[in-house]
Amino acid sequence: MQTEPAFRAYDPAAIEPKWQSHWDATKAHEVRDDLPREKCYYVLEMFPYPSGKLHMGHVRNYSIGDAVARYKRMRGFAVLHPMGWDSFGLPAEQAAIERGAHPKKWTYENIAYMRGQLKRMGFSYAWSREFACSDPGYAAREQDIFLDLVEKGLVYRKSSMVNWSTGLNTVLANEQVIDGKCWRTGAPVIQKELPQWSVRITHYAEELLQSTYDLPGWPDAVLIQQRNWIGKSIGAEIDFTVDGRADLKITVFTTRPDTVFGVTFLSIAPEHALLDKIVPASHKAAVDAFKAEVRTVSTQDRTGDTAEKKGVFTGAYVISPVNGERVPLYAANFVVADYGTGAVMAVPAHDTRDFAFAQKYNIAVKQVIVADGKEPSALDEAFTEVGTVVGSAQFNGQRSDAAKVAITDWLASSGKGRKTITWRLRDWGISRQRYWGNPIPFTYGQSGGAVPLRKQDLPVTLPDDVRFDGIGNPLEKHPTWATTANDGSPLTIRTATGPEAARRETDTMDTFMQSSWYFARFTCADAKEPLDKKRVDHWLPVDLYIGGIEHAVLHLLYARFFMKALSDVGYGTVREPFKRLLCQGMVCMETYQRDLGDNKKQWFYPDEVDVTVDAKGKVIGAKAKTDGQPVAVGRVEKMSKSKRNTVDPQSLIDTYGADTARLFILFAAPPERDLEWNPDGVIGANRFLKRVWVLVQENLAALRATTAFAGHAKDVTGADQAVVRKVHATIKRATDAMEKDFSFNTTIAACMELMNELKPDTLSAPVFKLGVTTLLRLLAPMVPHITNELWSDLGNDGDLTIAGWPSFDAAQIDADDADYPVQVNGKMRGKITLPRSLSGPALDQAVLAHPDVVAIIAGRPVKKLVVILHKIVNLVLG
RNA sequence: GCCGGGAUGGCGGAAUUGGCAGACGCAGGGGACUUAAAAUCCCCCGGCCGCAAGGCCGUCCGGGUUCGAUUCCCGGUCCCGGCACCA
Repeated sequence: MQTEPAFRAYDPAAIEPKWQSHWDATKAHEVRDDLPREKCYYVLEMFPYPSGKLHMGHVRNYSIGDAVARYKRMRGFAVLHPMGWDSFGLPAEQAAIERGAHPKKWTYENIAYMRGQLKRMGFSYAWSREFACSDPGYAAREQDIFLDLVEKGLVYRKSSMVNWSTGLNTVLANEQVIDGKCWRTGAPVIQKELPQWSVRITHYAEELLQSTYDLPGWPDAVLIQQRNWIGKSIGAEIDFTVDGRADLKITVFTTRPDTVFGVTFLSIAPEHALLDKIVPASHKAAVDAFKAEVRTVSTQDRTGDTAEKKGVFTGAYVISPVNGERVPLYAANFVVADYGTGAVMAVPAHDTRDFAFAQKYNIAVKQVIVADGKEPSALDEAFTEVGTVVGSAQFNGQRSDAAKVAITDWLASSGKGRKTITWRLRDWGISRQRYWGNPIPFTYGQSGGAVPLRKQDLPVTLPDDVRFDGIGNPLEKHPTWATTANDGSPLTIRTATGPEAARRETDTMDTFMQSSWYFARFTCADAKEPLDKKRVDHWLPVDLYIGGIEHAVLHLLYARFFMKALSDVGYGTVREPFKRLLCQGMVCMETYQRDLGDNKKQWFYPDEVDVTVDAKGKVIGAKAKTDGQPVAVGRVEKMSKSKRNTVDPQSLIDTYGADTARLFILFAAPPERDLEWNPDGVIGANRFLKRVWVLVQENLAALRATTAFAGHAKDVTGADQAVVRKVHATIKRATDAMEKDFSFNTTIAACMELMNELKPDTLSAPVFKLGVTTLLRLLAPMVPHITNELWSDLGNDGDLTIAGWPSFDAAQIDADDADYPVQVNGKMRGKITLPRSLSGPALDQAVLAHPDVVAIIAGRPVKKLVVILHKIVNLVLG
């Protein structure tokens, strides 16, 4: 007779949507703003760009965040866990150009679809706080904040060089310039000077730098990257007068004022403003030719790896302020106009690059620092270390690091130089010549000056009736938008002589602006004003922020800057946005490829190849199914469509359910590490969930009929006692992982171990129930659907959030006896068991008296006995 | 070039503070159930030697500290990420 299971099968497609509807209907994950802060927790994942559908990187990011959010709720915290959309940006305009879809329509359709996917994953967001950056409400309030920044002097307009596509008539980002050509049209990209709106992030350079030493919850890698990016450099400016032109001086910036007596030439940026005034007629042609040559090369090629260090003698000489020596002035391609002063004093003896340049152009090398106790001698390479100063007048004999200060002070006292700090960090240019962004709330009168809008004239909203042909900025080409006020009348500004016709700024803001304060808006998404100071101060800083490390110096630096600026314009007192930062690794997968020559590769989807393995299961080759010919098993690389190594989360959910997807992704690797996708591993995760399901369903009646064991491990014996101890040990491991390093992989491993010991045949019903209920509670943050379903099947009323995270008793973890591995001279030789309570000399005696130990010693003299309590015994024998 | 991170079985990974290396999972091998397959369950699973008991080797490589090193120190190799003529 056919044996039908007496219970229903595990069917994620049925139970998962059921719980998701329940959470929606009961608004289970909304949170109050008025509870004591110490009972509150704000966990946030980087919000997505609504590109169309979730990718596996999102699933990983949000699975990690959701596990933390649900864990904290189980611990009784009021958890703020919001979600929104980083919805301005270029892909929407690309879609408009390529498919004729309006950016707004395309964006909001994508949002609707992806919101559905997030809900189908069971992520516990406070959906009432959701917004998209392109929502009029958010964009308008950002304009409001922008005007506050203008008021505070943190916004200005200046001309700067940009990559300009001659094909698209628009500015391109550096990464959109390929081989000096436009990525889309292939048209030449030129360097063009354009007025750009900039935000004064450099105003906060020092605070941004110093605070990195006060962010213990951030990974060092990110902090170090930010410090390097900010690039504080302490040195001196030194003035060199132009020979024969007492009215002109060239100021250099150097971090090595101690080597100033060794200067044998100066290098200056080809774009330097003074150059034209200095170059004599005899050298004008050569210098102009060099300038033209430099200009044709894109910045990246000029400063790239392979770029040759080149220069040209300008025909001019400068006079050293320290010894009156006359040294030549070179224009050099490696000197950057907008760093330092755009001119460098060259000391070939003590700078590697200057040394190479001097060799190439046959310029003198003058050594002014020697290794301690050595004499100057001909140099094969630059000596860049600290040493003793020579050839430097009254500074001879000093240590070179001390001479830095002494020489700077001496120069300062005579007005020829000064101590200076330079920064690598530049102000943030936010102008983008694009439609799908937040308009910059400025206008231009007929006289040309830029005038900020008044707050009552906000918001500036994007017109819907725009055409996308891929050329230029649709806002600029719109017939009326730029000249029409919000009430439909012609746009004017007030001047001393009365109203004057005006035209709107048609540039929109960099989308990093929106992501710089969205986390603050989540605390008060319903506020009329841009930010509700009280709630901002209540919730911020975010307790845990989770996202990819690729944002280490862009988004994460901008957001830190914005928080300080927001505070300075009155939106709260918090100056750092994120208390703890978790950077998750990439999601990767094996690739299959065939080299077609010419640097071209053909990539294969995993289901297009057959993989062969050897007797141990090691992959030894692969063949294409279509032609049976070999394909190379490529490296494990970040999932990308071009390499055909992606897995669509939706198909995963459809096949195995959200819980399996979440469990696998949390189990396969710790959060910070790259995760290698493994389809077999997914099956394994699913198998584990099924086993949990069957374990409960098979024993449902017995489980419902009893209450979980609540006594002490010492009250029971045998398998019961072992399981009670295991329960406490597992809770401890899981709790430590959640609190310390979010190592969900080991938490899941511990849960698997616990389940492997839950044998209903050998356990009393109460202990079995303790094991099962503990297992469900520990797994609940990671796989909320199946655990809540089973919890409910066990006859519980409330869900697992209410049931709470279990607590452990450390005293019940360890057995009465302790195992001591026995080593001889550091090599394993046996194992003995002794009472855990033994310690000190009594323990030593018990060890030596143990028959196994006596046998191991075999009469040899014990030179030393090492006994580490509850850990190990090591006998040092002669 | 500079800065940062990493290297552990066939694979992903574990190992608390210097104390039994390889937890847990995947793959692989063997078995049970089945007419058969799938699913499920049980056993084995770092390498070498050995019938076995057991022994030797083993955490990228070479040294060192220590009773004891995957862990700490010194030197090197390779891989990944970031920055880069930044004066």
